[in-house]
Amino acid sequence: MSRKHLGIDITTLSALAEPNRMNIVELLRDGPLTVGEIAERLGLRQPQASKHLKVLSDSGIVEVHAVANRRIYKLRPEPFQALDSWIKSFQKTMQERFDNLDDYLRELQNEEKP
Amino acid sequence: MSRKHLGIDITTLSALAEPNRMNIVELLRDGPLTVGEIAERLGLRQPQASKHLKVLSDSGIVEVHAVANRRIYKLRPEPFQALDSWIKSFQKTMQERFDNLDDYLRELQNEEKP
DNA sequence: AAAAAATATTCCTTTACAAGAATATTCCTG
DNA sequence: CAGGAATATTCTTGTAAAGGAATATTTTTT
Repeated sequence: MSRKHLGIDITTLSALAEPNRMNIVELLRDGPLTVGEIAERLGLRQPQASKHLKVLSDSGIVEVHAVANRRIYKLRPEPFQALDSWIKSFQKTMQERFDNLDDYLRELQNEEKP
Repeated sequence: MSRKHLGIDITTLSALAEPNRMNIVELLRDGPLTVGEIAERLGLRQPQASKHLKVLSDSGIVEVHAVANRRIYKLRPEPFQALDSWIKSFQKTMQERFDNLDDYLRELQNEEKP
């Protein structure tokens, strides 16, 4: 009865549920980048880039490495693994209970005639 | 160079990135339910439940079946499949490029001495 | 046909969040 | 050590979204 995955961390989802941040994440797929590069490639102003990166960092999606003047941001695999296993367990359950609509309809019928 | 998954639909994520809606989704894991049951089990007022269900419905996470007086909501597998394949392709890329931090540092070094 | 049940919708208020602009901070270089 | 580069932070403002309360809509029941 291992009730694992009692829900995924919602901050991961809300961090990804913003276009610019999703673009940043997609961009970092190809490797680490500095704030300046991220801002430039995505047509963002530097402050907005920093802010979005902070959100991503706070949610653990991204991590920073300070190198002199610059901050290099790169993806962290953990949140994606967590998301993956959540979805997996999800799909598993959905498959088992494939389409209980009919079952549920019968349940409703029975309620009405006690 | 199949650039599939140029990004997942962000509305899926933002729909899930709200506690009550996530609770609804987790609840529907165990099978279809009416609005009233959903509201009751989650301690929501009926209008709020309906509103959240509308958001979930608009984003394709959920579908409705009208049965007489009631509306039965159930999960749709598609968004989860999409999410799954997005993450999969993501993890694949991340594995390949495992940890190019060092590579990138060298790139930065070379830029500075042209 | 009237009343009741189940659900959706509207209006209002509050809150969260993203963009913009300006400024602060840190580190390198001359 | 002064100036500039890279990044973070603060403040303000506009806007979207969530909750509450009331109401509309549809279908059932009697």
